Amino acid sequence: MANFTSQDLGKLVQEAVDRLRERGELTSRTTPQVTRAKSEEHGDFTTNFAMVAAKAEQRKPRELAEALAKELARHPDIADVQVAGPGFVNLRLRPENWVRALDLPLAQGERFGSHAPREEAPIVVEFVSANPTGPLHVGHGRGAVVGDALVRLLRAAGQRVTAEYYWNDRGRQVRELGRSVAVRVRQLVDPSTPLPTDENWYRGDYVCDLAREAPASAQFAGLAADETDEAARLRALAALPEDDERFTAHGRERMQSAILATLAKLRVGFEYQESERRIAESIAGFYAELERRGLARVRDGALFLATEGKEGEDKDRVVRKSDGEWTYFATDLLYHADKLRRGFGRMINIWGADHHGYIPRMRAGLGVLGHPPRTLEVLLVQMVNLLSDGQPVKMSKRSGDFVTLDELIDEVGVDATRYIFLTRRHDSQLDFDIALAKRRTLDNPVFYAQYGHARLSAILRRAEELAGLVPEGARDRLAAGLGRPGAAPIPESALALPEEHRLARRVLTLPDAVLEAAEAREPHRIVYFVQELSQAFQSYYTARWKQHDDPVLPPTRLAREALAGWDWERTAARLRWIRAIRTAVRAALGIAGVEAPDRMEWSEDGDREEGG
RNA sequence: GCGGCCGUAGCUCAGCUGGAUAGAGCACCAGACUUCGAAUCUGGUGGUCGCGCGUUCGAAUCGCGCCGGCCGCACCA
Repeated sequence: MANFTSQDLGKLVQEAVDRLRERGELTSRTTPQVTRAKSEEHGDFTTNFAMVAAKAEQRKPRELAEALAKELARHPDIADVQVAGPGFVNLRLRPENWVRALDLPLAQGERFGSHAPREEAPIVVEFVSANPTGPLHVGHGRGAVVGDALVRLLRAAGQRVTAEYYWNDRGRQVRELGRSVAVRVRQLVDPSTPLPTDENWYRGDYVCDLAREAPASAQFAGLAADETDEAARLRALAALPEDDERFTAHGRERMQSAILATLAKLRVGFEYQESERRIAESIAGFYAELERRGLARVRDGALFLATEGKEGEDKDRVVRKSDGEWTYFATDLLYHADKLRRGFGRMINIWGADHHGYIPRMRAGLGVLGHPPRTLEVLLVQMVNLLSDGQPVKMSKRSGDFVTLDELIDEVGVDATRYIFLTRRHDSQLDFDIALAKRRTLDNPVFYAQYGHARLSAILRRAEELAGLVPEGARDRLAAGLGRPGAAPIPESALALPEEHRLARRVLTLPDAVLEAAEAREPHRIVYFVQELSQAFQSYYTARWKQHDDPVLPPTRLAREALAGWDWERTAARLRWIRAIRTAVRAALGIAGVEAPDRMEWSEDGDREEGG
């Protein structure tokens, strides 16, 4: 039981229960659940075993609790067992256990919190999957970050995961993009070219950029008689029909690479990209087979999939329209069937909340194919409200320009963008205050977390500097605290304060937190872990120095002779503990995909020297 | 109308696979520094967990009903 996770304690309690059973003091088969105590008074861990088992045992909960407590009290790592309330058994470990267990994060480094690979079928997480018809906007950004952080989190929990992007690179929307590019090309040749009067075309500025780039595109190679005459090439393009497929191909390919570039900047990548066009190649045979098996039927010239009555669906769904074109649903369902064919045991999709009505249809479709509908999980990501100092930022869609994800990242930075997107559960609306995210003050959570890490690093840096200035014995202790090989070990008792034990215990909750967050598919919990750990440390640190005049390291103002009376053993223990805290912060930020800087840059206006 | 999500402190939200006195940040009020990173920290004010009924030893958490808000109900994607 080296790591003192809830699982470790669960085993310990299970063993105690087994012993009671062998002795005939218990007869039922209830498995004890062990959780971390919410309140300090309740110790470190608690189990409700007695209350849960009381019915089967036909005994009073308190009586069972007493018996279990007596058995648990024999364990050498357990300092105290209390029976409380209606029958809780509260366990408290010896504080030295927490101190010793810090060896785990210190040995694992940034892998701390991660678990060994599990023998389970891999999971596919599909996210973003925005149409390649325009730049990503802020809402896509949230889906991207939540999806990417979930992938990292599931991997930390020991799952095999593939991140996928599905390109809707076929159908009306991309054709509209091609047509819009064609219109803009004509306009370049003749500014009086009328703009379309319908609502379907894409009027954003980026389409004008696509038009300007079009003549140089490989799509149109060989079109003009004289390839070196740019104006001639442009005229040749303008003479093409609006629906020329090359406009579509050009726009689509440019947008795909632009989207991937934006995501790469956000540290979001994919192992696999699927294309709707590729899926569509095998679609006729796929649905012909379903038709043969009576799972799809032609009615009024369209082909319907027999989804009625499954997953709450009240009607059959069209997969091939009466004009012969396959619907989006038809290809999407085939894509999901293909995911299962490729061996995934579970599919997680991240969708915008406005797509929730599509979930039953998709699941019903899987059901028709004979797959368990619930292998598909959908995380609905709610909308993002962009604010600046609390005031709404206008996101006009009518004119076609809106705040793009690129602009947001350039404005506040990758770390702030990722972090803020992870400060809320995916299914609640999120206010993103751009001004706040840029601010270098404590009310900015990103800054707070990164500052906390920089501060931990600064202490360790200072300890290294100090090692060159102190006598031999002190140097060995500093070396031990910094984890240098060869230094004499640090006794556990050297880290003695209750708040130090409390923080050590908190550090060691990360493996549990990772498992629970992964299970719940809630990456935001990792950000909360960072926030709480940082806060606990900052509180400790200021109080030690300001209120107790008990700093971790001797202040620079101390004279050289005062260093002789310094308690270097205690300093060594604290340095080791600080390294463990820093490791946990780094590891957690790593799961969030946020950088853990070793130092913060000074801002122009917040400089310490100027401020006094 | 049918279905989904949401309703927790003045504001923004955690907590929701039932657990022992409901938490955080911001805001507001009152404090702590001649700095190992004060770019920090401490304390206080503040809540009928939308309302009602039920299940349970125990409900913010589960179920049902109502109220209020958002969203979806395509041979669009």
